[in-house]
Amino acid sequence: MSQQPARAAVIRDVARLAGVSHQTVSRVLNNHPSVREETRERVLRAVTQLNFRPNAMARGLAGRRSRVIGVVSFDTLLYGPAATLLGLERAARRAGYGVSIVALEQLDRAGVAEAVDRLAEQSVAGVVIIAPLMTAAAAVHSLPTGVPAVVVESDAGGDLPTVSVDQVAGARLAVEHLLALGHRTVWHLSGPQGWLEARDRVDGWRQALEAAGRPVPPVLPGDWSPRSGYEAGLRLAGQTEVTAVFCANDQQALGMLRALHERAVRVPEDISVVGFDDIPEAAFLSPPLTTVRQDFDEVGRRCLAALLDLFGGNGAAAPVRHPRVPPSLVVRASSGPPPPGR
Amino acid sequence: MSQQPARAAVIRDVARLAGVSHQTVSRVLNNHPSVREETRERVLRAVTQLNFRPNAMARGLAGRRSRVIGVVSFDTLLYGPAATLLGLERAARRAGYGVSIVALEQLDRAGVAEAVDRLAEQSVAGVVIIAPLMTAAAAVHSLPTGVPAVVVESDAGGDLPTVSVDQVAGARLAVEHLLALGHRTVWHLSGPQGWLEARDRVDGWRQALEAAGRPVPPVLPGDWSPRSGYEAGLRLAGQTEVTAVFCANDQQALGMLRALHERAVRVPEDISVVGFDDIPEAAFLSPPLTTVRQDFDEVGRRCLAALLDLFGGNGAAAPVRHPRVPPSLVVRASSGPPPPGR
DNA sequence: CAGTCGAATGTGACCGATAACATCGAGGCC
DNA sequence: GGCCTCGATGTTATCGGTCACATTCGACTG
Repeated sequence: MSQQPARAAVIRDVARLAGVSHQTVSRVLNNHPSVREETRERVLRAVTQLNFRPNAMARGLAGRRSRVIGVVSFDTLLYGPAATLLGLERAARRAGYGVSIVALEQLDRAGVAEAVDRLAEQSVAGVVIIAPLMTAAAAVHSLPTGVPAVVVESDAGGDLPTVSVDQVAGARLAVEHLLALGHRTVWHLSGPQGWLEARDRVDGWRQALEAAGRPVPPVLPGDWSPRSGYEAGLRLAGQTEVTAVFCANDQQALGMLRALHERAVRVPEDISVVGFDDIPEAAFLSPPLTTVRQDFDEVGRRCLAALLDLFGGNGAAAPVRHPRVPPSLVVRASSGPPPPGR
Repeated sequence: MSQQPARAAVIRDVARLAGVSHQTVSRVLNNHPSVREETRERVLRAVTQLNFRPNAMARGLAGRRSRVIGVVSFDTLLYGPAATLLGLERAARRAGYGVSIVALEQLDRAGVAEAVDRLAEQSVAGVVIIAPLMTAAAAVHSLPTGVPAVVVESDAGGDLPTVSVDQVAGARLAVEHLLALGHRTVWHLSGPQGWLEARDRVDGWRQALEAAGRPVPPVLPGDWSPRSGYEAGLRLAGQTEVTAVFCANDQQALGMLRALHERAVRVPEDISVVGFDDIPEAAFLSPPLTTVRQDFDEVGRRCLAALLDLFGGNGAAAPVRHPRVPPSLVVRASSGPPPPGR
């Protein structure tokens, strides 16, 4: 047995051992067609024997492309962004790509631009921007570098490919479900100003009500936090005309459930509550929460597909607006028919 | 005005514009001391003018080191891992490092080894392994590559530097707080088998009770989920001798609070509940949750520091066991003195 | 049977940076 | 003044791959 080599094996070591040129080894590594089967096997054997790993930097330098994509994300402690990141990583891994992340401290134009810059410096092949605030969407317009980019949850008229869940449709699903149960109208606890998802969910809610010719109650302002749901819940508990509430996310719905319970308002007998996201906890709340599920894995997959598309030549050719991912309603125990009297 | 260059500027373009050799540009970029002040400024001006960004791959290839660290993580949808990742990214960014992630689908020996391999292929400078299960801790022993590595939350006797929060101390804080309030003993709803944190919190809980000479009730088994907290809560609500419960994480505590509320057990008047983690929701539960806060940012910072230490030469020299990060108790409304009768 | 084609393989340049060594003056010392 | 040192800069090799082109050789064509 020879001693463990001090340095990792390189392509020329493999070539020597297999008795071929380094270029032939390169061909085998890249699945080039014109290599004899026997030669390919000999090379692969040498690769295994030396435990050879191609050096990504040399590869990227020579080929002017890397196998890493960059992700710019904001507030990865929230369920949505975290789940999207996870889905993206999974898809990228399957496609043989690595994932490099930059978390934004704050979502302004300079922040996004700087984050993309930082990733460009790492020579990523492309970037995905998960930055669902309007200010960030604006920043995306003026991306400095020539890096292929895909944006999640932003339809702010950018010229970049966009992947997003159809928030409007999701909100309509929730409202239509409640109307179908017999509720006269549905109240809405919204997400914070400035978030695209929040705006779209308000739109969908309003559209569904107007389409059914129902009165549109004033929007209750929330900020994604359970506390804002709790506070809104305390207020609603006093209003006897309220029979159904659509919360812009599950955490707010969680706070609302607690508030209603505290005030002895029964869910769903007195008031129905519907959330948005289907966080892991949703099924275990009391009562289990009816909510709108977003397929974040699918979002991740589509981001990667869009990016690979971009790599495949048509740089500025077709700024395809990809179809939005359809959300789905998950009916659990927190929604039901309105109380008989109302 | 000249046209925007088709390709990004490289170091020789800068050299030409500044009227120096490319090596001098390199010296300026790397803050080499022996460059005349005037020359340095001229180069920097050219860098700005051409919007030059050094190519990370060329840099890494030539210097045999990259400015990217890899992170292997598991279940980034849980608060702890997500927060640690975020803290690490922040620290890395400040130190001029990028962060590349690989999420594990399942935590076995092969998975961890493969993830590290994948990162090694990306030529990362080092890796941080956030894999707080015992099986993963075992895998860490047999890391294939010669990559500098740091492990989070694992003390399984590996020869790798380890960063972790002192879970035992955290659990003791919680229990001692409850005992100081006058409780005779404290029950414990644990995390899932196989998790190092879960084991350590059980240990700390038991130690605190034994140190005070109190009876040690049987451990209630949980799995981090709110449901397991809910179910345990329903069971405890029937047992009048229980006055205080220490839950191994906040989600379980959340489920328990709900169960107790349903059964008309008042918190903290009848039963005190303490959690672990201090998730963002903890302060907004009803009642606001007393819990043990972990400083995940600090964990991230220390991981990076340990890694930079490793880069700084002493590869296998000193497998320093870094001091554990101290947790802190956050007292809120969910804990109080036991009911008078007991 | 010479000429052509294409599959299989080899040779050398090149990607864009850093490392190692060379060079060239200016100043200090004996 | 010659020699040495050291600061400032330039020249060339090098990292580990891929790309473009050259070469070889057997098969097919007219």
